[in-house]
Amino acid sequence: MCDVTMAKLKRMAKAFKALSNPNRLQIYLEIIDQRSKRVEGQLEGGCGIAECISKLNIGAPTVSHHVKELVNADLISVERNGKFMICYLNEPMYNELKEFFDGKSLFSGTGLLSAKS
Amino acid sequence: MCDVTMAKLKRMAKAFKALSNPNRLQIYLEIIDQRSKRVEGQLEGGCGIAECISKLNIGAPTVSHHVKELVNADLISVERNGKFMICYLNEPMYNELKEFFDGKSLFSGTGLLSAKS
DNA sequence: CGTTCAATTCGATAAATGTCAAACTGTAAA
DNA sequence: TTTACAGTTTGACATTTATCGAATTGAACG
Repeated sequence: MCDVTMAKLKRMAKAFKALSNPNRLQIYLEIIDQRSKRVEGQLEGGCGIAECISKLNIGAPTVSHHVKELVNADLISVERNGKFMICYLNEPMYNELKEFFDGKSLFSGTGLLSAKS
Repeated sequence: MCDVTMAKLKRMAKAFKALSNPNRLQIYLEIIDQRSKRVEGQLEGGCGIAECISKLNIGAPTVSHHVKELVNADLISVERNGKFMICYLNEPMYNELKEFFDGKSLFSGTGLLSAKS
């Protein structure tokens, strides 16, 4: 038992790890920022990776690696559009993170915080 | 300029890093959980480190190290009470994290997401 | 005082991380 | 088809991390 919740804990830890590097966090924020512009109807959607490269003081291979980590943590998704790669926010995961800090922990009363075997 | 915001970004990244290890995340959740019990008046307050040691499958030195990391990231504070160490949730930092995922990013429109020099 | 229990400090070590330069792939456009 | 641009892959390297066992400190209690 308590498999589901342990899975969730690991998923959360993985997401936090992906956000634990300042450059990666900035990329994630950029993607969130672009999304809100899309919501306002000013943009067709998504955020180009090239943009991220030009806004951070790190090389293209590093940005590529960071983006992959964000995808791997289910925080974003990426899609090719012609010559460009477009990043999209993964809204369910964003909501999961939001809920995590919203009120009581999702883990209490699940056995996850009880004594070990 | 944008020093304040860059500092905040780094502070956030540091907090996420502290929460990026499953065992450390579990310790943090335990502390949050104990706090709510205190709020209900059933406990004098705080969470003993011994408890964390007995609930995780890692040794005392490792738990000690993890607790130090949480303190270093300003997520919790620790106080000696006789033979025991008691952990307390750092509420301001908890709120900062909550606000981070609450609605629009605190970073948009600050210059942090603009083109680099 | 000596013992016991809680927790920390001190190496050590294997694994993961962030970054880069160089070479490569894929798409568009001349 | 050649060129140019966007992004990835590969391989390398220095740094950080998670964990442990052994030794240590600190408080309480007989």
